[in-house]
Amino acid sequence: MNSSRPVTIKDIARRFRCSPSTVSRALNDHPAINEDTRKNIQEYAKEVGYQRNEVSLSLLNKKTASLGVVVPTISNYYETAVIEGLHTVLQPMGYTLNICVTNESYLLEKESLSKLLSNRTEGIFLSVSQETYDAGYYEHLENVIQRKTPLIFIDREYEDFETSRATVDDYHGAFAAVEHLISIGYKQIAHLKGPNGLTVSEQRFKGYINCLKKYNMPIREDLILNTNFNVESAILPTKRLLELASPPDAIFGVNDQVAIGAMRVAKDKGLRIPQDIGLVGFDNSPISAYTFPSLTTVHRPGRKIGMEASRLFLNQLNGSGDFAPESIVLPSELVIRESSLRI
Amino acid sequence: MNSSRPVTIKDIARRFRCSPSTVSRALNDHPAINEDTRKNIQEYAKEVGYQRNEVSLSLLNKKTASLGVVVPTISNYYETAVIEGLHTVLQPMGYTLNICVTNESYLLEKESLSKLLSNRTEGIFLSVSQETYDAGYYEHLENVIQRKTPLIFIDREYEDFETSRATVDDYHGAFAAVEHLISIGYKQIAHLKGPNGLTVSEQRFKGYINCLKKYNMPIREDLILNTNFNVESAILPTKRLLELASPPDAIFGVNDQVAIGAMRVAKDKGLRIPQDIGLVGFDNSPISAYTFPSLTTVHRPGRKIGMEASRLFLNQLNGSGDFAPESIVLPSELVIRESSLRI
DNA sequence: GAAATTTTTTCAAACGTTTGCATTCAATAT
DNA sequence: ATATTGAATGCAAACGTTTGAAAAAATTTC
Repeated sequence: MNSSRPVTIKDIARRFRCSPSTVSRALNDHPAINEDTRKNIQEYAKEVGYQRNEVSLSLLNKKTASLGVVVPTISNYYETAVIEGLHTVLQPMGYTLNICVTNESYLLEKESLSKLLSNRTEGIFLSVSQETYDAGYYEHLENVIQRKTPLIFIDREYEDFETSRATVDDYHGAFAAVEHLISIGYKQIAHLKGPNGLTVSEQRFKGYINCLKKYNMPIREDLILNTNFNVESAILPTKRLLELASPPDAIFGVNDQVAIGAMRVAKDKGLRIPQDIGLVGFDNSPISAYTFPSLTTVHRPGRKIGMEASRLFLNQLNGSGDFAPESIVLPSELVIRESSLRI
Repeated sequence: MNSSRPVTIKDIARRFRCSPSTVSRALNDHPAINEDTRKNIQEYAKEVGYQRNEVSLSLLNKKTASLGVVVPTISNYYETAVIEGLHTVLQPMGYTLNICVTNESYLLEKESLSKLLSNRTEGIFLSVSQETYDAGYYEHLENVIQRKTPLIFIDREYEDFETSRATVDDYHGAFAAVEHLISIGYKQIAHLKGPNGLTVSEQRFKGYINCLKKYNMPIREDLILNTNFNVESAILPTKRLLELASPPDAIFGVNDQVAIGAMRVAKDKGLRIPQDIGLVGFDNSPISAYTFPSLTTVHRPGRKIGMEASRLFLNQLNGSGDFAPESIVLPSELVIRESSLRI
């Protein structure tokens, strides 16, 4: 018994000894269908659990109502916030989100994009992987462009493409964070930087550097160490910082995770925060408000980025032929909490 | 210029004055194709960026290689870990994951499932929404079962269905957590419970209660308060606990977020952890190892759950007609850290 | 050089649905 | 009785691909 085979329009047509067209029209409330016919067919369809095969419709209409979201990871708060933002706007419009995680791998990114194109995804939201960024490859993207599939960059971007992009103003966020530390009176401000090469890392780094310069503060190479965005990766660098002959009196972490790692190490050393050492993170993740002391950070509007990116996509979709890519840069906002409020 | 229309097999056929079948076979390295023809066609296809239309293939083969993942939220560590686990196993097999977020809403869950079925998804991983759970509706699930689309429950489950399910042993995890607190010498153990009705909440609650019973400790209703899984929701209940005439000397939080919220409130009150009050969470989220003090918690293997769920799906798919649903219960594991180690 | 064989290509159907146009049939108008 | 209308339904093509079977072309054999 093949009760598992989904019932089709043809099955219903056979049952009513009519043509598939009639069934189709009846189900879609077409006016030129006899009222009785319509009712009977609709009732029967419901009874047997008929469900339109969207695959065939996709083929016919060349519309799949599915969108690709290609991200390096989904295990950070920010990324999930972005996805939620996309969801909020696009799910109600009937779009389905195909989430592809690249794990920072170029190959996976390439395969994911190729798959999405094959599946005739109608748009792609992309935050390029670190490997892609490092290698500077972009061939796999040419492909997307050539297809005229709307491509929206999120946060991590290529300068070379004529595409829309939604990013957070990392530079000014970082600048504000460091400026705040300076205004409080911290003199030796270290930076736990993100991986080299990524826009996010570099912009925040630039904000840090330029702010120091603006206030004529010395830039000490030994106070700049790399981390990998997660808590663990902050432990060793922080230890090294605190063991310096002339240790920093404040640390600006590339994100909250890193700052929380630093907080932990500082506390283990018996340092008081913010008296002995000031701390600032980036992201304004939910936990940052509840660490002890609470963490000064820079709010990064992930949900909004997702919603804005959706808007950019919709603009491009509905735009007339001569489409002009838009760049949205959302401001980031300093959130001052206890970890930097030395009185 | 319609350079945006994807190149089809027919286009290539026209170019080579041959039939679509020939092109198809050439592209698929069919043996019965002339070597030169094959090479020419493959070269040309590459040149013009031909990409197989998987939609048409889906229709033809009734295989979509796409799977649905329906979850209440993606903004917790655990959920994303599960998705990562699914990804790890299923992406390399060529499956695409359609992630649907229900926001704990029955209606969204119903619509998501219906959409997935319409799109002929080959399997569905479901963690039911709280509303669905509360209402006890299951009609939307009947539909999935009837279609014989493999349905795998994750964590939150219905007892009434003949489906596979992958869950964590919340009961014994909670039991072990409370037993640990007792063994340290804590006498008045409070519980910040999750929302009523959810398996996860109730199982942990049951573990808490039964452990207290086993050790003949009084069960105080005033030490059991509800939270909503997130940090904020723990603040007020914890305050209330600590203002009791006879306050608890330990708190078992339904998850790490809640425990971290409690930690914050306790510290604000000037309580020392673990000397004045012991704390235990649940999840073993990355941050829990780096709070100060670090948080004793129960490891919940999200990634593994995702991978096991994938296995259950594949079993059902490849299984012969008479499929027997499997239930996997992964053990949770107590991770003892500083927040409960009163000496 | 014709027959037999092998290689290569084409035909046609199929997947499920929609839709413009043609057709049927009954009812109304002349 | 016939032409005219209108309502209801059917036909056929289309979307892009694969595949068994048939046909055509090229090669080998005698």
